[in-house]
Amino acid sequence: MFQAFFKTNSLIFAPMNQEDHLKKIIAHSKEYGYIFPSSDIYDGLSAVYDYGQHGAVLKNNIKDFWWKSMVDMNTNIVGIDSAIFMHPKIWKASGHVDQFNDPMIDNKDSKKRYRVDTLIEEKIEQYKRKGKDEKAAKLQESMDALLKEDDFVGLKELIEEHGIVDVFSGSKNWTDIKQFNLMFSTNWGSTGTDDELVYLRPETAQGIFVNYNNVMKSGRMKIPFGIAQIGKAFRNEIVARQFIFRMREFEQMEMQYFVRPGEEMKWYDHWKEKRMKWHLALGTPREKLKFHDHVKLAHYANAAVDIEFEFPMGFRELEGIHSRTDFDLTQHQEFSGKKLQYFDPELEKNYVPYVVETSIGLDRMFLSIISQAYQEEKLEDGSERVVMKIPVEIAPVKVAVLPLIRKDGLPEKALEIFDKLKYDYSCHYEEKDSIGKRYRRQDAIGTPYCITIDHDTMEDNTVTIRHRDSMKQDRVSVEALEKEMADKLDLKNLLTKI
RNA sequence: GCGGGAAUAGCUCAGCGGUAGAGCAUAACGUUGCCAACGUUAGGGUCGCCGGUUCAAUCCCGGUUUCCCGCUCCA
Repeated sequence: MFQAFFKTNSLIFAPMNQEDHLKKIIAHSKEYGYIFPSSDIYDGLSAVYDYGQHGAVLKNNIKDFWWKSMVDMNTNIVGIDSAIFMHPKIWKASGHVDQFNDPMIDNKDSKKRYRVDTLIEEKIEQYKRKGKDEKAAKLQESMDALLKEDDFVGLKELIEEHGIVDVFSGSKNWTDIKQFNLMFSTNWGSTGTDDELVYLRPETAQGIFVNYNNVMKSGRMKIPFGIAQIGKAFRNEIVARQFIFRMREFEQMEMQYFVRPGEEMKWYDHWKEKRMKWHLALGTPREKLKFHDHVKLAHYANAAVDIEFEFPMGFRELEGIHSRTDFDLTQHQEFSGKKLQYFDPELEKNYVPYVVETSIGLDRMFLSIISQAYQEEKLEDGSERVVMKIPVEIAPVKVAVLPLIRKDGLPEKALEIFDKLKYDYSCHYEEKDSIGKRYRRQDAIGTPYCITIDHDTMEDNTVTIRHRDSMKQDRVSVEALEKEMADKLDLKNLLTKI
């Protein structure tokens, strides 16, 4: 009877350039409660964002999908939740303290950035070449003293005094010396003295490594086995931009897989494939994803690959799969003085396991989902709609229950249905405004199904299910509704694809 | 960090040296009842912040903060 009202929509995508695309996603995210700038009423805080009422749920749903696929789907992987604060020695052992703490200086004309110590050392070499050994020794001595004191003003004076020039621009136009610290630090204890500094973790992985013994023993783990973790990490980025792509406070989903030395490449390939399947299960087209092998490897790795996703600003790293060797456990063994080994009954010997890591940025995953989901459609009748085609199983609002009109007992009937569904799904109930307006509002949020209660419902106890993506409608009985929703919204639909 | 651009209502934006506007959104009432209906009404802005010029600054000038773009950096 109501077929006449429905036009088949022809889903033509309005062309969008990339810059506009990201801007629109940012605006839409704010307008519909996905992501807000942090501290908004105080003009925001650079590179920090808050997740709103729908964003928080979507984020939780992504976490849930990851956790289930990594932990629950594997008999030999467990999950932990380690603290953000960790013993300062951990960051010495991992290499984070020493490798990313050098004072830097920029030349204003060439725009080149230098490590202060290497810049001065070049001058020392220059003096030596010219036979001015005494001058060279004196400069070395001054530099060492100032570096030890972290005296940046003194170091800059030293650079000026010796007339050090930039090799590119020949200019002596230097900025002040700055120290770029990767890690945020905070004061431990209430007195706030310097010797009580602790760091906010720059990666969650170390929380797994330092718990290796605890988990292995308490869980009676047999190699190969994995430890997974989802948690916040903090990095002082030099340039932190592009919305939630690079934030100072962000969340990682990591799994460290402990393997027999020599078998790491087998597992590296295994996880490479598994993780790609995970992304494909969410419906991301294969051409929007690509593997990118690292040519230059980090100090701890013997193989590394990124899964890159085509974000609105181009292909960028979304997830990394790294073969980390035994570097981390060996380092912690040395620094802690505790054995971090495994007795392999087959080989009848002890060894430090090798590690294959999968590490995905949760916020980047979130951005990948909403940037794919956001679509502007031109419909056949000439009107437009904005719809968030989020994979239905992880959509923040699953079902909207809508009485066609606000009288004749329809709202009461609709609330009855809402009360049936609310235990299993996040549901919305709405009775304000015309039905069309309510459908469009749900489209903008990304609600996959709208259940509409009309006058026929009162007669024969059937309702319509309106589909977000196609805008088509089905009619089902209220009795069949719960099963219908369960079939469509079950996370199992995704998990079985991996 | 450097260079460029921007900042006005919840969102998108217009405007002007003389006490602030539109569309959408929000709320109320009426009408309607399956794809962003209509009418009436209401709420919402010290025009990012600080200073200067001026009789008068949202507008001009300087600084500052935040955001965007490019460069630089990036485990």
